[in-house]
Amino acid sequence: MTESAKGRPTMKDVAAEAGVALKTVSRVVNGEAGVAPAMAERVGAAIERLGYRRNESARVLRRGRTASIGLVIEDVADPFYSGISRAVENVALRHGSLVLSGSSGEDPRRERELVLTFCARRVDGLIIVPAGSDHAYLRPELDAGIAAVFADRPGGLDVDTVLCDNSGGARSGVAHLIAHGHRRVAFLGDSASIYTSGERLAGYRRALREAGLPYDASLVATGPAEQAGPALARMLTGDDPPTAVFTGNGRITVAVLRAGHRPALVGFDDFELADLLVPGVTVVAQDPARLGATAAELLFRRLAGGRGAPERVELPTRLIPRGSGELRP
Amino acid sequence: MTESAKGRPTMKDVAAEAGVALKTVSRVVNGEAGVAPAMAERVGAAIERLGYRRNESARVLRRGRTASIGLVIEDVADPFYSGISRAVENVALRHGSLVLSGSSGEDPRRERELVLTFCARRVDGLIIVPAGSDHAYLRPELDAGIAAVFADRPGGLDVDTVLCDNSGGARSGVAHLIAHGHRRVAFLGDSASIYTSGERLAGYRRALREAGLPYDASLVATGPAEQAGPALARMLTGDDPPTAVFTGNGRITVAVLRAGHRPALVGFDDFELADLLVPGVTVVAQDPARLGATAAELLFRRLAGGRGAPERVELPTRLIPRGSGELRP
DNA sequence: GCCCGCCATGACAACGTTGTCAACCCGGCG
DNA sequence: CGCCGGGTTGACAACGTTGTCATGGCGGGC
Repeated sequence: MTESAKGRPTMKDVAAEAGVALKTVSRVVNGEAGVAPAMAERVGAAIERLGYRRNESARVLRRGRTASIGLVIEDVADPFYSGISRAVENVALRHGSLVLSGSSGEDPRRERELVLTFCARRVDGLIIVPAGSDHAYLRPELDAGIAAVFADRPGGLDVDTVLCDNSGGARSGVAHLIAHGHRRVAFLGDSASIYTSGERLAGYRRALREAGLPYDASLVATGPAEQAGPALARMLTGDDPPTAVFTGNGRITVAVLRAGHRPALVGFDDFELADLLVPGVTVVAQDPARLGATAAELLFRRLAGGRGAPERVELPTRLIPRGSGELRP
Repeated sequence: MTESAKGRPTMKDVAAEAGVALKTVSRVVNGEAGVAPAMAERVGAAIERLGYRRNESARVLRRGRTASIGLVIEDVADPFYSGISRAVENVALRHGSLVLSGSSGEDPRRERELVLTFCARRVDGLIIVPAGSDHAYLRPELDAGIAAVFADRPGGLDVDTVLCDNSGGARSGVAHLIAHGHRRVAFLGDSASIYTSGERLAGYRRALREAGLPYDASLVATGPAEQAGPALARMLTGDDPPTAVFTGNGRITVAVLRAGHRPALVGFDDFELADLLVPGVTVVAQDPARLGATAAELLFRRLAGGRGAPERVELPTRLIPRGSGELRP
């Protein structure tokens, strides 16, 4: 038995065990044609006996492709991103690929680190929810032949990108409130520096404009979710307070609800149990699963050799009335 | 320029570019001591110019350790598991390790496939939420020196294991209902073949026994979450219906709520917005983050060479009264 | 002034796999 | 009976990195 005491058996060990050449074992392991059935069986038995598993690192080194992709999101524990994650995983599974994933926590440095780590592991492609705006560091990787897709936000590079119709969605949500008689609608959103947040604010303004309502900066607050409750409280105690609120993402919607305010409300992002609250929370829903699946499909199309100009896909949103958005002033 | 047209530059290319030996580049890349500062700078510049990144596959092949661990959970999109996932990722980050993760979807075959894929990629260790009960296939991997930790459920092998106090938690939840005057408490749980589910049912029975109440099989229903609503409806329309319900996991709790029933209720698993429903939902909370972190810590302790007998950690649960569990019959 | 020893650098093999190409065996055909 | 060809099997190099060991140069001590 050539097999060393510790460590895993290698093809060499299997070859010795079966009394054949290394290359024959390789052929069997890879199911290549042109191996006599008897031989295949003999080798298979040896593999079984030794508990041999192919060393993927060596294989990758030799072949160049890793059959894995990298996924960088903001936070696995956020349902929006875990929905994306799950969809990507499913598509990857169908393509025989593994997913390396990591959470950037909205920190550009950490994102960069993750991406470079993934590249060092020679993933075939990347799906990135961009945290910063500067992705110049990706250039060399792209030039080296790594495919990349941006999801949820554009990354400032000319690669395939999948977005939601943030501005249109926000516009329809705000228009919904206006249609129900509100003329003072507040906007509580994430930091304006985040792309999606900026787009949603733009949609809000557009809805006001289209309804001939003035834009009042005192009705707009952006920042982390924890600040949304207090911000709204201040607005409500001011003079000429808002009668309705549009919230720019799921965390902020929940923060507002938790703060105990119950104004007319439409929120961006659907969330579980939105229908069970009283009143039900009207939302502009995105489809994270579709977002993830689309991004992954685009990526695998590139990996399969798809040339052509980078695509930019914009997914629709859907307004789901549940009660809170239909309250009158 | 030795660097080939396509493909990434290698250490050899960097060496040529800098006019030094391969090994010197290796030393610089790895920050090894004993390189003259001037030399380090020269090599660093060449690395920068070529956009060199170390090929991790080759490194792994040579060194044997991959600085990555595998995580097999049931479903990334389930908040309980994504909480675990996030915690594992954090701990791994601190240890300079990457996390490969995959969802088994409660399918033992898929779990096995994932684990073996991870092993082929030579992860240093595994954290597994076991789907099936037969993990004999892991034996050879363990013997080959891969560390493994079971999380959330025991896996039938003698390795480190982190569990929640399922039985104790269920017992306290049911006791809470009984203390509020209920004598007919239903149990709606997941398939009894799942470990956690069985334990929780045991806790339920124990609470009844301790209160001197009879066990009535017609008040117990197990199966997929979709069947929980109808099952409860049948119980409620029967004669001598339950006045309170204990639900065996978060999905079932939500299913019951969504079905429109509002009996006195305590649910296993906390969930977002449980406090905002009316009445608030009283739950027996687990701590997925702590579960994941503990499992990861145990794993890294082994990877650092920890010997000793396998540990079995049981994490406490916490009863959080919010209203639904305090309703009187 | 010379030798010893240390420090910086380099040459080389090895990790486990796969692609290339050569060798071999056997049967069938001329 | 010999040769040819197809179908199997095997030998060998190469993938990019790191560990081991050798080499060379330089400073300090005697």
